[in-house]
Amino acid sequence: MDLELVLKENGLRKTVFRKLLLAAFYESNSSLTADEVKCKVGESADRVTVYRALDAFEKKGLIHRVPDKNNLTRYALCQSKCSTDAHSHNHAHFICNGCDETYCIEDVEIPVIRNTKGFVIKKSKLTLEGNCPSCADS
Amino acid sequence: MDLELVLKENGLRKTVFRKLLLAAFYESNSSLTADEVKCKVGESADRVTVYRALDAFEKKGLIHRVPDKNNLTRYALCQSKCSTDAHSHNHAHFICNGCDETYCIEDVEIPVIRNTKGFVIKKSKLTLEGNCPSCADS
DNA sequence: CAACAAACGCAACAGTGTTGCATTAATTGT
DNA sequence: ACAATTAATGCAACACTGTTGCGTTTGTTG
Repeated sequence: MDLELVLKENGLRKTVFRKLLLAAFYESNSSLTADEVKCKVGESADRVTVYRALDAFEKKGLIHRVPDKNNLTRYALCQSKCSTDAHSHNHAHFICNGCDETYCIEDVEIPVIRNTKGFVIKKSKLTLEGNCPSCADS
Repeated sequence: MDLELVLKENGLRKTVFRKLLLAAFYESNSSLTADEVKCKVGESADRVTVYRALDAFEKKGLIHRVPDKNNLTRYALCQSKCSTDAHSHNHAHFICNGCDETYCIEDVEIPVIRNTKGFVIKKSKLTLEGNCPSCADS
């Protein structure tokens, strides 16, 4: 995966930080918060830089928001290329009670609920909870 | 519904604020954030008092946390009595894109996902999104 | 290499939620 | 009815996440 090409294709400049940021997402098998990003790849980078880079990546369809156990803003890499500002994900998410990580789960079918008592349903989100493979169940 | 009795049964003192707080939840058909509580029933009450009362109500099994569109901590009344510190809800939640409210949806079946690729699933949460009956779809 | 604009760093701020501690007020027992 | 006990409150201060403004740096384009 040519990270610099990915940045270029998305109209993003290849700065040192953004290359590291993108690499971090490609290396991660789960997801990252702004703080985790800062610890992992940008201890020197300003917090604001991290937030703005995450915003930019999200807008370009490179990463998407995933639910977080502690109500933080958490991002994961988009598997299929999402169009600018129009993410089209339809996978479940798994929150681990051990490590608090959030994983994207592709192989679980999300039920399609159409309507209930006057509520017009546009989207259905399925969030699973338990222990991830790394956090063996006690 | 005798609110004072509910408080007493749960080992909570019947203060002016907590009676109003409980009443607010019984009157609401959706859910409340700490700020909404403050605006609705306790403009005079201190923010901390609101937070602590919500914590106390949750611990006693009177209210439960529901997902919120803006990652706020949002609570809704428990329909069936939940035991202290052991909420056992199994209903879906609906987030309205119009009013940002969260509603508990009792008549939607939540799929039971057992296992996928080494993830041990303890709980499944289904969150629906769209427009509530009050916010007519445009 | 100059011009332009994106990306950055810093400071300051806003909102949500928490903790410590002294004070007030509701309950319990006599 | 009253004193003792303890939950509940109010205030101050703090921690954390995220945002905004603005001047500076740096990558890209011609």
